[in-house]
Amino acid sequence: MNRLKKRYDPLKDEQLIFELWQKEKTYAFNKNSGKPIYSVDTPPPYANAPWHMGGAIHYSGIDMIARYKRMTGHEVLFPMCLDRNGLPVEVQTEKEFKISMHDIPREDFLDKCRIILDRVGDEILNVCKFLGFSNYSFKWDEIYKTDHPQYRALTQSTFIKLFREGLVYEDDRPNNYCTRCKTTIADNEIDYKPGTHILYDIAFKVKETGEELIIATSRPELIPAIGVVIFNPKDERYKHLEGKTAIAPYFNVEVPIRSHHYAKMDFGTGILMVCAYGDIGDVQVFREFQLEPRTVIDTDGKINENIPEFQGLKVKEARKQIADKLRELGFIKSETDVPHNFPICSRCDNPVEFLAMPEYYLKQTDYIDTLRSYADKLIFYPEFMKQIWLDWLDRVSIDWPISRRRYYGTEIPIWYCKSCGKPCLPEPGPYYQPWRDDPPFDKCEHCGESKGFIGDTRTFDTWMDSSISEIYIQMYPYNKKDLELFEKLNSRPYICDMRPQGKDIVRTWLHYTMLRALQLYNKPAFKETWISGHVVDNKGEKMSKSKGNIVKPEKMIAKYGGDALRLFGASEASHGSDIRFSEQKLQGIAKFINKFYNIAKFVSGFPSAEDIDENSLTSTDVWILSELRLAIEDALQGYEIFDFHKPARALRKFTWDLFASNYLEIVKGRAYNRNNEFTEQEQKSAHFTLHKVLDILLKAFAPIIPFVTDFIYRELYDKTVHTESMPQPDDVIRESRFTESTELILKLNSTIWKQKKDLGLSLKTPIKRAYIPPELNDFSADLKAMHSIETLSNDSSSFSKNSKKITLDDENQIIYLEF
RNA sequence: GGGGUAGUGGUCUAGUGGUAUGACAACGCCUUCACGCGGCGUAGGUCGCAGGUUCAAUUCCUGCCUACCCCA
Repeated sequence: MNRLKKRYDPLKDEQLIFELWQKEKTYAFNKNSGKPIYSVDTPPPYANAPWHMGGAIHYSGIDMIARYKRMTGHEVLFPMCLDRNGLPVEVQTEKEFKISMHDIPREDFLDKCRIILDRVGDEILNVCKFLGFSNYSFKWDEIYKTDHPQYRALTQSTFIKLFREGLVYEDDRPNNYCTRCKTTIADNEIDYKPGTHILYDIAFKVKETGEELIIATSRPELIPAIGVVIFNPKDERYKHLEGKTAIAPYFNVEVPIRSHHYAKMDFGTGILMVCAYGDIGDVQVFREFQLEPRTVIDTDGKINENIPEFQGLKVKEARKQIADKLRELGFIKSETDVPHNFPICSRCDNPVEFLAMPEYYLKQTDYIDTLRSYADKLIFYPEFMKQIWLDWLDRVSIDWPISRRRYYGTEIPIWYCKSCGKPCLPEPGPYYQPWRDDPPFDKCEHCGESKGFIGDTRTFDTWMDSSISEIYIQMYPYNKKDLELFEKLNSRPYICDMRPQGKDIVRTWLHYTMLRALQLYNKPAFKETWISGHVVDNKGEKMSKSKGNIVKPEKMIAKYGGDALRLFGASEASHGSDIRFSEQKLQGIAKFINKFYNIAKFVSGFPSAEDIDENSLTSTDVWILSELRLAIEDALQGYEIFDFHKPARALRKFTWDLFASNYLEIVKGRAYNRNNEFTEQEQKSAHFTLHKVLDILLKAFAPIIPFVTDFIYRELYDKTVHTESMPQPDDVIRESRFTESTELILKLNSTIWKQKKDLGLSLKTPIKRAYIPPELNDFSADLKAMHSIETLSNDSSSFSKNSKKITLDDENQIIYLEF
């Protein structure tokens, strides 16, 4: 056992400890250890932009789960990973290299994406190291990446399987389409931005009666795409028009007039045009009336050949010119600004259009009921987060469009026969790139011809990759295939133990993973899931680049250390609430780390006594151990539900307010025993207790502040704390006693301290004679030494008027002091 | 419009059927032999608003208001 050095330097010492972990492979995953395996499906950080505080704190919590499970006897599968597929890096690459994805060779574009992914990936991994994450490996080849050929091959294999089983189909139904990203996007990739648009009152004509019909629309450019004019069935004003024909002005398109509940009576004039396609409602009406759509917008967001006069114009410009034209001809009766929520692409903020494109769909609506039953079984931490998924399940109305017209993603493994045009799929297993490779077959599986094939150029929605992460981590630990491990884990009623993730991606990541698990293995993907809130700025607002309120974790770690940031994340709010980041608070937390180290340093100055029977400990020692037992009970309650706020608070409060501020002061006299006031046995009891408390605290704190606890543990006991077991109440003390005295002990101490202070005396000033409440008799020897009381009398009547009489909170509790 | 979460001293947070926890900030005093990244102390709140249940509500119920997030 070493005496701890004078000062702990988080910056240097944390680095040192991390290197030891790597060298000693402290967290290596060993499937043959005999312990039950606990697999954690870690969220791969997306490697297009460095982490902000949210990612760092969120992931710290996940690391605490892994560490807690490890300390409770589990072999924890806890991979580090990076998500590298998808749109954001493409957008970033276009921006950074000032190029357009569609203007340079695909291969070159992918190379440029990799430059950014590698660079940012390194930055993120660095932050992970500074935060002391306990993933089983940080080696580049051993962390998993979603663009690894092996990962993509798995995505493709699972797709081929589902395709063969008929769960995938192609359809050209209208979809959300981003004309900037040039791809179909799913409903959950749409954001809404408030703004205003102009509502034009436009004069139509009824063909049969010649009467004028005023129709309000914000999108006059869609008039040529009109399919029907509708009014609400309850609307008396228009009832007589049912079945008649409307003529659109200027373009002279004739369409039927029908009644439909989608028309709101109080919106505009109550009668409206339905076009291909203004919004999702238009899509529905077209579908219901089985109308043939005539779209006017192409995939570039420009007017197509269906309006020759305006062809090639951007939607916005066309809208303006067409409105001008109609105004000029007197068809526009009025124009008003109306507030409106614009659907925009969540990745690039461009307005979303509804275009019909042929896309592949994965069935999901057939599975909703089963997923609902999975939701019942899945344990949510915290419980209330379940509602997010249930709400989403209630709202899912269409299947999942899974093809994307993008480049940096997993390719759709399909070739089309040049003869019959039908899709041909290869055998599952290898990684396929149909846009550049020849198919691994030369005969069409449908028509038998060998006239060649055309590879699909599209990629999958990245959630297709992400939604099998729990399969990948269990099948490819260290990126090496291990089917034995997978079969073993998959023999359970769920595939993987734990999915930790943010609440914002419940309807994507969690939902899709559960869906895929159901389709592939007919069971839930997880036993439990841990959902955390957001990290927001100190005003409670979401951190975002545009607001400029992003705080970089590296900067804070460099100032206060990784432990401090972790403890901050755990201390700030209970699990599931949003966390407000505050540097001031973080600074305060960093002080606790220092305090904790100094407590350990003090304890390390005394020899560690061999085990002492509980019955021979002094009352004071039994008291502090009993209090520690309560703190551990509290802490464990939080740990068990992965709410690290509870242990962080309970342990900190015990450590600082009870152990440091009171027990250490009480015990000093006996621990040093300079005047031999105490027996050797009593002194040993003190030494034993000091070390015991420290030992328990180090272990109990280890999942939250792994650096400083391990630094101390290694110095004192010459081994790592992280392979120890989480202390249980009985490890502290078997029977809790004296805790009812805690309040009185604290009160007595502070009263005497205050008294000396009020009299302008040093705390070391001796008290000649004193009387303290008899309830404290068990602790009297320690208290006497602590407050330098020369004589402790138990006869209150022997004190004269000249002695200081103080009444404590309880009127019957009186102390007398004579200086 | 629907859903979720919350509204506690200047700021932020804990908690409970019997008027409240702690942190940070503020102020005063103290270089006390683990720590001045410390210690001791002071001041500061009728726990969002209005009702209801109860001997008693900040804690339970109802309504409302406000904020944030998600969705339409």
